[in-house]
Amino acid sequence: MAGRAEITPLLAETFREHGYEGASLALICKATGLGKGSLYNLFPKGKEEMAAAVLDEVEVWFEREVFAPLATGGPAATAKMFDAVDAYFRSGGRVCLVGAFALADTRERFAARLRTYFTRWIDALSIALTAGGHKPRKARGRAEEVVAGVQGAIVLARALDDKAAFARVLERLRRRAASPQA
Amino acid sequence: MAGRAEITPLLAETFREHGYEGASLALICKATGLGKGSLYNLFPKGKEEMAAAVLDEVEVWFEREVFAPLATGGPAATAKMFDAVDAYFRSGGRVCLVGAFALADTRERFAARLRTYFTRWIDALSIALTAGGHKPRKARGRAEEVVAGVQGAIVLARALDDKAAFARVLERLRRRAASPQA
DNA sequence: GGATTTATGGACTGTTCGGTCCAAGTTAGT
DNA sequence: ACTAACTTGGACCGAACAGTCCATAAATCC
Repeated sequence: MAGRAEITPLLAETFREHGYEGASLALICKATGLGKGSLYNLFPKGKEEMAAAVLDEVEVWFEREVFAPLATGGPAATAKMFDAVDAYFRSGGRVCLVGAFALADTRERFAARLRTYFTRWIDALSIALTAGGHKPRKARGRAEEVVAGVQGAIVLARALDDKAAFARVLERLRRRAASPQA
Repeated sequence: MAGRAEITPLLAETFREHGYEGASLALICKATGLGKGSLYNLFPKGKEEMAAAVLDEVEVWFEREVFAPLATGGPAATAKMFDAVDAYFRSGGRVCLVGAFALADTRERFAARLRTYFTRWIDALSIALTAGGHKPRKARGRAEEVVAGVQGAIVLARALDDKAAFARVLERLRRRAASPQA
Protein backbone atom coordinates (compact mmCIF):
# COMPACT_ATOMS: atom_id res chain seq x y z
CA MET A 1 0.00 0.00 0.00
CA ALA A 2 1.11 3.50 -0.68
CA GLY A 3 2.48 5.29 2.35
CA ARG A 4 2.39 8.84 3.52
CA ALA A 5 5.72 9.46 1.79
CA GLU A 6 4.27 8.70 -1.61
CA ILE A 7 0.95 10.42 -0.99
CA THR A 8 2.12 13.67 0.57
CA PRO A 9 3.69 15.08 -2.62
CA LEU A 10 0.40 14.50 -4.44
CA LEU A 11 -1.45 16.26 -1.64
CA ALA A 12 1.02 19.11 -1.91
CA GLU A 13 0.32 19.68 -5.59
CA THR A 14 -3.42 19.57 -4.94
CA PHE A 15 -3.20 22.17 -2.19
CA ARG A 16 -0.94 24.36 -4.36
CA GLU A 17 -3.28 24.20 -7.30
CA HIS A 18 -6.53 24.72 -5.46
CA GLY A 19 -5.77 26.15 -2.05
CA TYR A 20 -6.79 24.48 1.23
CA GLU A 21 -10.52 25.07 0.95
CA GLY A 22 -10.64 24.55 -2.79
CA ALA A 23 -8.98 21.16 -2.39
CA SER A 24 -12.01 19.07 -1.45
CA LEU A 25 -11.69 15.44 -0.34
CA ALA A 26 -13.20 14.45 -3.65
CA LEU A 27 -10.36 16.26 -5.47
CA ILE A 28 -7.78 14.83 -3.12
CA CYS A 29 -9.05 11.27 -3.68
CA LYS A 30 -8.85 11.81 -7.40
CA ALA A 31 -5.34 13.27 -7.22
CA THR A 32 -4.01 10.51 -4.96
CA GLY A 33 -5.96 7.61 -6.42
CA LEU A 34 -7.09 6.60 -2.93
CA GLY A 35 -10.51 6.25 -1.34
CA LYS A 36 -11.45 8.10 1.80
CA GLY A 37 -10.89 5.03 3.97
CA SER A 38 -7.29 4.90 2.79
CA LEU A 39 -6.72 8.62 3.20
CA TYR A 40 -8.10 8.53 6.73
CA ASN A 41 -6.02 5.49 7.48
CA LEU A 42 -2.86 7.41 6.54
CA PHE A 43 -4.04 10.72 8.04
CA PRO A 44 -6.42 9.85 10.91
CA LYS A 45 -6.88 13.46 11.93
CA GLY A 46 -8.20 14.32 8.51
CA LYS A 47 -7.66 17.14 6.10
CA GLU A 48 -5.81 19.42 8.47
CA GLU A 49 -3.30 16.63 9.12
CA MET A 50 -2.82 16.20 5.37
CA ALA A 51 -2.01 19.89 5.04
CA ALA A 52 0.29 19.68 8.07
CA ALA A 53 2.13 16.75 6.46
CA VAL A 54 2.56 18.82 3.33
CA LEU A 55 4.01 21.70 5.36
CA ASP A 56 6.37 19.19 7.02
CA GLU A 57 7.60 18.16 3.61
CA VAL A 58 8.05 21.76 2.48
CA GLU A 59 9.97 22.65 5.64
CA VAL A 60 12.22 19.61 5.41
CA TRP A 61 13.04 20.38 1.78
CA PHE A 62 13.77 24.04 2.43
CA GLU A 63 15.84 23.26 5.49
CA ARG A 64 17.92 20.75 3.56
CA GLU A 65 18.15 22.50 0.21
CA VAL A 66 17.99 26.19 1.09
CA PHE A 67 18.41 27.18 4.74
CA ALA A 68 21.21 24.84 5.80
CA PRO A 69 23.32 25.40 2.65
CA LEU A 70 23.05 29.16 3.22
CA ALA A 71 25.02 28.62 6.42
CA THR A 72 28.13 27.98 4.36
CA GLY A 73 27.87 31.70 3.63
CA GLY A 74 29.00 33.99 0.87
CA PRO A 75 28.01 34.62 -2.72
CA ALA A 76 28.23 30.98 -3.75
CA ALA A 77 25.74 29.98 -1.08
CA THR A 78 23.40 32.76 -2.07
CA ALA A 79 23.64 31.86 -5.75
CA LYS A 80 22.90 28.26 -4.85
CA MET A 81 19.81 29.41 -2.96
CA PHE A 82 18.53 31.15 -6.08
CA ASP A 83 19.15 28.02 -8.15
CA ALA A 84 17.29 25.87 -5.65
CA VAL A 85 14.39 28.29 -5.38
CA ASP A 86 14.12 28.61 -9.15
CA ALA A 87 14.00 24.84 -9.51
CA TYR A 88 11.60 24.34 -6.59
CA PHE A 89 9.09 26.87 -7.91
CA ARG A 90 9.57 25.44 -11.42
CA SER A 91 10.69 28.78 -12.74
CA GLY A 92 7.38 30.31 -11.78
CA GLY A 93 5.18 27.38 -12.66
CA ARG A 94 4.50 26.38 -9.11
CA VAL A 95 2.81 28.24 -6.27
CA CYS A 96 4.48 28.69 -2.90
CA LEU A 97 2.12 26.86 -0.59
CA VAL A 98 3.24 28.81 2.47
CA GLY A 99 2.60 32.12 0.75
CA ALA A 100 -0.78 30.96 -0.50
CA PHE A 101 -1.74 29.73 2.97
CA ALA A 102 -0.70 33.10 4.41
CA LEU A 103 -3.28 34.86 2.22
CA ALA A 104 -6.28 32.72 3.15
CA ASP A 105 -8.16 31.49 6.20
CA THR A 106 -5.50 28.80 6.48
CA ARG A 107 -3.22 31.43 8.00
CA GLU A 108 -4.86 31.03 11.38
CA ARG A 109 -4.59 27.24 11.31
CA PHE A 110 -0.88 27.23 10.61
CA ALA A 111 0.21 30.64 11.86
CA ALA A 112 3.30 29.52 13.77
CA ARG A 113 4.59 27.38 10.93
CA LEU A 114 4.10 30.04 8.27
CA ARG A 115 5.92 32.55 10.44
CA THR A 116 8.76 30.16 11.16
CA TYR A 117 9.28 29.32 7.50
CA PHE A 118 9.79 32.94 6.53
CA THR A 119 11.77 33.85 9.64
CA ARG A 120 14.07 30.92 9.03
CA TRP A 121 14.60 31.86 5.40
CA ILE A 122 15.31 35.53 6.14
CA ASP A 123 17.67 34.63 9.01
CA ALA A 124 19.57 32.14 6.87
CA LEU A 125 19.90 34.51 3.95
CA SER A 126 20.98 37.35 6.25
CA ILE A 127 23.83 35.21 7.52
CA ALA A 128 24.91 34.24 4.01
CA LEU A 129 24.83 37.83 2.80
CA THR A 130 26.79 39.01 5.85
CA ALA A 131 29.41 36.36 5.14
CA GLY A 132 29.47 37.68 1.59
CA GLY A 133 30.41 41.19 2.59
CA HIS A 134 27.07 42.85 3.28
CA LYS A 135 26.85 44.81 6.50
CA PRO A 136 24.70 42.83 8.99
CA ARG A 137 21.87 45.31 9.29
CA LYS A 138 21.71 45.91 5.57
CA ALA A 139 21.92 42.17 5.02
CA ARG A 140 18.73 41.62 6.96
CA GLY A 141 16.85 44.24 4.99
CA ARG A 142 18.23 42.77 1.78
CA ALA A 143 17.16 39.28 2.83
CA GLU A 144 13.62 40.44 3.55
CA GLU A 145 13.49 42.15 0.20
CA VAL A 146 14.69 39.03 -1.60
CA VAL A 147 12.29 36.67 0.16
CA ALA A 148 9.40 39.09 -0.37
CA GLY A 149 10.50 39.43 -3.99
CA VAL A 150 10.38 35.69 -4.53
CA GLN A 151 6.86 35.55 -3.12
CA GLY A 152 5.78 38.48 -5.21
CA ALA A 153 7.33 36.98 -8.33
CA ILE A 154 5.17 33.90 -7.78
CA VAL A 155 2.02 35.98 -7.39
CA LEU A 156 2.91 37.95 -10.51
CA ALA A 157 3.71 34.88 -12.60
CA ARG A 158 0.44 33.32 -11.51
CA ALA A 159 -1.73 36.38 -12.11
CA LEU A 160 -0.11 37.21 -15.44
CA ASP A 161 -0.02 33.53 -16.39
CA ASP A 162 3.56 34.22 -17.39
CA LYS A 163 6.41 32.19 -15.96
CA ALA A 164 8.91 34.53 -17.60
CA ALA A 165 7.85 37.27 -15.21
CA PHE A 166 9.04 35.08 -12.33
CA ALA A 167 12.34 34.48 -14.10
CA ARG A 168 12.95 38.17 -14.74
CA VAL A 169 12.18 39.23 -11.18
CA LEU A 170 14.28 36.40 -9.76
CA GLU A 171 17.20 37.42 -11.98
CA ARG A 172 17.02 40.96 -10.68
CA LEU A 173 16.90 39.75 -7.08
CA ARG A 174 19.85 37.46 -7.77
CA ARG A 175 21.95 40.28 -9.18
CA ARG A 176 21.03 42.55 -6.34
CA ALA A 177 21.94 39.97 -3.72
CA ALA A 178 25.29 39.43 -5.44
CA SER A 179 26.17 43.09 -5.08
CA PRO A 180 26.84 44.39 -1.54
CA GLN A 181 26.63 48.05 -2.47
CA ALA A 182 23.36 48.05 -4.40
CA MET B 1 -32.05 50.73 1.74
CA ALA B 2 -28.33 50.22 1.42
CA GLY B 3 -27.06 50.07 -2.11
CA ARG B 4 -24.26 48.24 -3.83
CA ALA B 5 -21.96 51.21 -3.24
CA GLU B 6 -22.28 50.89 0.51
CA ILE B 7 -22.20 47.12 0.58
CA THR B 8 -19.30 46.43 -1.77
CA PRO B 9 -16.58 47.77 0.56
CA LEU B 10 -17.85 45.44 3.30
CA LEU B 11 -17.76 42.55 0.86
CA ALA B 12 -14.22 43.53 -0.06
CA GLU B 13 -12.99 43.31 3.50
CA THR B 14 -14.69 39.96 3.97
CA PHE B 15 -13.06 38.52 0.85
CA ARG B 16 -9.68 39.96 1.88
CA GLU B 17 -9.89 38.49 5.35
CA HIS B 18 -11.19 35.06 4.42
CA GLY B 19 -10.58 34.50 0.73
CA TYR B 20 -13.31 33.74 -1.79
CA GLU B 21 -14.16 30.27 -0.58
CA GLY B 22 -13.62 31.06 3.08
CA ALA B 23 -16.11 33.92 2.85
CA SER B 24 -19.38 32.00 3.20
CA LEU B 25 -22.74 33.66 2.66
CA ALA B 26 -23.30 33.39 6.38
CA LEU B 27 -20.11 35.41 6.98
CA ILE B 28 -21.05 37.88 4.27
CA CYS B 29 -24.51 38.40 5.76
CA LYS B 30 -22.93 39.02 9.12
CA ALA B 31 -20.38 41.45 7.72
CA THR B 32 -22.92 43.42 5.68
CA GLY B 33 -25.83 43.24 8.11
CA LEU B 34 -28.11 42.04 5.30
CA GLY B 35 -30.13 38.88 4.82
CA LYS B 36 -29.74 36.67 1.80
CA GLY B 37 -32.77 38.11 0.11
CA SER B 38 -31.23 41.56 0.23
CA LEU B 39 -27.83 40.35 -0.96
CA TYR B 40 -29.42 38.53 -3.88
CA ASN B 41 -31.52 41.56 -4.66
CA LEU B 42 -28.37 43.68 -4.98
CA PHE B 43 -26.31 40.93 -6.64
CA PRO B 44 -28.75 38.69 -8.52
CA LYS B 45 -26.00 36.52 -9.97
CA GLY B 46 -24.82 35.64 -6.51
CA LYS B 47 -21.46 35.32 -4.89
CA GLU B 48 -19.40 35.52 -8.03
CA GLU B 49 -21.08 38.82 -8.87
CA MET B 50 -20.26 40.12 -5.38
CA ALA B 51 -16.61 39.29 -5.94
CA ALA B 52 -16.73 40.86 -9.39
CA ALA B 53 -18.19 44.03 -7.88
CA VAL B 54 -15.34 44.08 -5.39
CA LEU B 55 -12.79 43.75 -8.22
CA ASP B 56 -14.57 46.62 -10.00
CA GLU B 57 -14.09 48.78 -6.92
CA VAL B 58 -10.41 47.81 -6.61
CA GLU B 59 -9.78 48.57 -10.28
CA VAL B 60 -11.54 51.91 -10.14
CA TRP B 61 -9.56 52.93 -7.07
CA PHE B 62 -6.22 51.87 -8.51
CA GLU B 63 -6.96 53.51 -11.85
CA ARG B 64 -7.88 56.78 -10.16
CA GLU B 65 -5.33 56.80 -7.35
CA VAL B 66 -2.36 54.91 -8.77
CA PHE B 67 -2.31 54.20 -12.51
CA ALA B 68 -3.60 57.51 -13.87
CA PRO B 69 -1.45 59.69 -11.57
CA LEU B 70 1.62 57.72 -12.68
CA ALA B 71 1.01 59.14 -16.17
CA THR B 72 2.20 62.54 -14.95
CA GLY B 73 5.58 60.82 -14.82
CA GLY B 74 8.80 61.30 -12.94
CA PRO B 75 9.95 60.79 -9.35
CA ALA B 76 7.09 62.75 -7.82
CA ALA B 77 4.52 60.50 -9.49
CA THR B 78 6.38 57.41 -8.40
CA ALA B 79 6.66 58.65 -4.83
CA LYS B 80 2.97 59.40 -4.84
CA MET B 81 2.28 55.84 -5.98
CA PHE B 82 4.20 54.49 -2.99
CA ASP B 83 2.23 56.78 -0.66
CA ALA B 84 -1.06 55.62 -2.15
CA VAL B 85 -0.10 51.95 -2.04
CA ASP B 86 1.12 52.24 1.55
CA ALA B 87 -2.17 53.84 2.58
CA TYR B 88 -4.31 51.42 0.56
CA PHE B 89 -2.68 48.34 2.06
CA ARG B 90 -2.80 49.99 5.49
CA SER B 91 0.94 49.75 5.85
CA GLY B 92 0.79 46.00 5.60
CA GLY B 93 -2.39 45.49 7.54
CA ARG B 94 -4.53 44.68 4.54
CA VAL B 95 -4.29 41.89 2.00
CA CYS B 96 -4.18 42.57 -1.72
CA LEU B 97 -7.32 40.87 -2.93
CA VAL B 98 -6.01 40.49 -6.47
CA GLY B 99 -2.87 38.79 -5.25
CA ALA B 100 -4.84 36.52 -2.94
CA PHE B 101 -7.22 35.60 -5.75
CA ALA B 102 -4.24 34.80 -7.97
CA LEU B 103 -3.07 32.14 -5.52
CA ALA B 104 -6.37 30.25 -5.19
CA ASP B 105 -9.02 28.61 -7.34
CA THR B 106 -10.44 32.09 -7.90
CA ARG B 107 -7.66 32.67 -10.42
CA GLU B 108 -9.58 30.80 -13.09
CA ARG B 109 -12.79 32.69 -12.43
CA PHE B 110 -11.20 36.10 -12.79
CA ALA B 111 -8.10 35.37 -14.87
CA ALA B 112 -8.43 38.24 -17.33
CA ARG B 113 -9.07 40.81 -14.63
CA LEU B 114 -6.19 39.70 -12.44
CA ARG B 115 -3.86 39.84 -15.42
CA THR B 116 -5.09 43.26 -16.47
CA TYR B 117 -4.64 44.72 -12.99
CA PHE B 118 -0.97 43.78 -12.88
CA THR B 119 -0.28 44.58 -16.51
CA ARG B 120 -1.83 47.99 -16.03
CA TRP B 121 0.19 48.68 -12.92
CA ILE B 122 3.51 47.60 -14.46
CA ASP B 123 2.84 49.58 -17.64
CA ALA B 124 1.93 52.71 -15.72
CA LEU B 125 4.95 52.47 -13.44
CA SER B 126 7.24 51.81 -16.42
CA ILE B 127 6.08 55.02 -18.02
CA ALA B 128 6.59 57.01 -14.83
CA LEU B 129 10.09 55.62 -14.32
CA THR B 130 11.02 56.30 -17.95
CA ALA B 131 9.85 59.90 -17.53
CA GLY B 132 12.00 59.98 -14.40
CA GLY B 133 15.20 59.16 -16.21
CA HIS B 134 15.22 55.35 -16.24
CA LYS B 135 16.00 53.73 -19.56
CA PRO B 136 12.74 52.28 -20.96
CA ARG B 137 13.77 48.64 -20.94
CA LYS B 138 15.26 48.87 -17.49
CA ALA B 139 12.20 50.78 -16.35
CA ARG B 140 9.97 47.86 -17.24
CA GLY B 141 12.13 45.38 -15.30
CA ARG B 142 12.23 47.80 -12.39
CA ALA B 143 8.44 48.21 -12.48
CA GLU B 144 7.92 44.44 -12.39
CA GLU B 145 10.29 44.15 -9.47
CA VAL B 146 8.50 46.89 -7.56
CA VAL B 147 5.01 45.48 -8.16
CA ALA B 148 6.20 41.98 -7.29
CA GLY B 149 7.90 43.42 -4.23
CA VAL B 150 4.70 45.05 -3.02
CA GLN B 151 2.84 41.74 -3.37
CA GLY B 152 5.61 39.89 -1.61
CA ALA B 153 5.72 42.45 1.17
CA ILE B 154 2.03 41.79 1.80
CA VAL B 155 2.56 38.02 1.92
CA LEU B 156 5.49 38.49 4.29
CA ALA B 157 3.65 40.90 6.58
CA ARG B 158 0.73 38.50 6.71
CA ALA B 159 2.78 35.36 7.34
CA LEU B 160 5.03 37.01 9.91
CA ASP B 161 2.07 38.85 11.42
CA ASP B 162 4.31 41.89 11.28
CA LYS B 163 3.21 45.05 9.47
CA ALA B 164 6.67 46.52 9.94
CA ALA B 165 8.04 43.98 7.48
CA PHE B 166 5.76 45.47 4.82
CA ALA B 167 6.96 48.97 5.69
CA ARG B 168 10.62 48.02 5.49
CA VAL B 169 10.30 46.26 2.15
CA LEU B 170 8.22 49.09 0.73
CA GLU B 171 10.83 51.60 1.84
CA ARG B 172 13.55 49.69 0.04
CA LEU B 173 11.43 49.49 -3.10
CA ARG B 174 10.72 53.19 -2.87
CA ARG B 175 14.41 54.07 -2.60
CA ARG B 176 15.25 51.78 -5.45
CA ALA B 177 12.63 53.27 -7.71
CA ALA B 178 13.90 56.73 -6.91
CA SER B 179 17.37 55.87 -8.12
CA PRO B 180 17.82 55.33 -11.90
CA GLN B 181 21.22 53.71 -11.61
CA ALA B 182 20.51 51.15 -8.88
C1' DG C 1 -55.66 56.18 2.06
C1' DG C 2 -55.24 52.52 -1.02
C1' DA C 3 -52.87 50.05 -4.65
C1' DT C 4 -48.71 48.72 -6.55
C1' DT C 5 -43.95 47.93 -6.54
C1' DT C 6 -39.70 47.02 -4.33
C1' DA C 7 -36.88 45.39 -0.55
C1' DT C 8 -36.38 42.38 3.18
C1' DG C 9 -34.96 38.24 6.02
C1' DG C 10 -34.78 33.76 6.88
C1' DA C 11 -36.98 29.06 5.98
C1' DC C 12 -36.16 25.94 2.69
C1' DT C 13 -33.77 23.41 -1.20
C1' DG C 14 -30.39 20.60 -3.47
C1' DT C 15 -25.56 19.96 -3.47
C1' DT C 16 -21.16 19.50 -1.52
C1' DC C 17 -18.46 19.42 2.36
C1' DG C 18 -15.31 16.72 5.89
C1' DG C 19 -15.52 12.80 8.30
C1' DT C 20 -17.36 7.90 9.92
C1' DC C 21 -18.44 3.35 9.27
C1' DC C 22 -18.16 -1.23 7.70
C1' DA C 23 -18.11 -5.09 4.35
C1' DA C 24 -14.81 -6.89 1.48
C1' DG C 25 -10.18 -7.61 0.03
C1' DT C 26 -5.36 -8.19 1.11
C1' DT C 27 -1.53 -9.35 3.88
C1' DA C 28 0.81 -11.61 7.54
C1' DG C 29 1.35 -15.16 10.88
C1' DT C 30 0.87 -19.85 12.34
C1' DA D 1 -5.24 -23.71 4.77
C1' DC D 2 -6.96 -21.04 8.29
C1' DT D 3 -7.17 -17.10 11.26
C1' DA D 4 -6.22 -12.55 12.58
C1' DA D 5 -4.92 -8.08 11.52
C1' DC D 6 -4.71 -4.48 8.41
C1' DT D 7 -6.09 -1.76 4.29
C1' DT D 8 -9.42 -0.47 1.20
C1' DG D 9 -13.25 2.19 -1.09
C1' DG D 10 -17.34 4.18 -1.14
C1' DA D 11 -22.08 4.46 1.09
C1' DC D 12 -23.66 7.11 4.50
C1' DC D 13 -23.89 10.84 7.96
C1' DG D 14 -24.65 15.47 9.78
C1' DA D 15 -23.25 20.05 8.76
C1' DA D 16 -22.46 23.74 5.78
C1' DC D 17 -22.61 25.51 1.37
C1' DA D 18 -24.78 28.78 -2.48
C1' DG D 19 -28.93 29.88 -4.05
C1' DT D 20 -34.39 30.07 -4.22
C1' DC D 21 -38.66 31.24 -2.54
C1' DC D 22 -42.19 33.77 -0.36
C1' DA D 23 -44.68 36.21 3.36
C1' DT D 24 -44.09 40.51 5.21
C1' DA D 25 -42.60 45.25 5.51
C1' DA D 26 -41.42 49.43 3.42
C1' DA D 27 -41.45 52.63 -0.23
C1' DT D 28 -43.57 54.73 -4.09
C1' DC D 29 -47.28 56.34 -6.83
C1' DC D 30 -51.77 58.10 -7.58
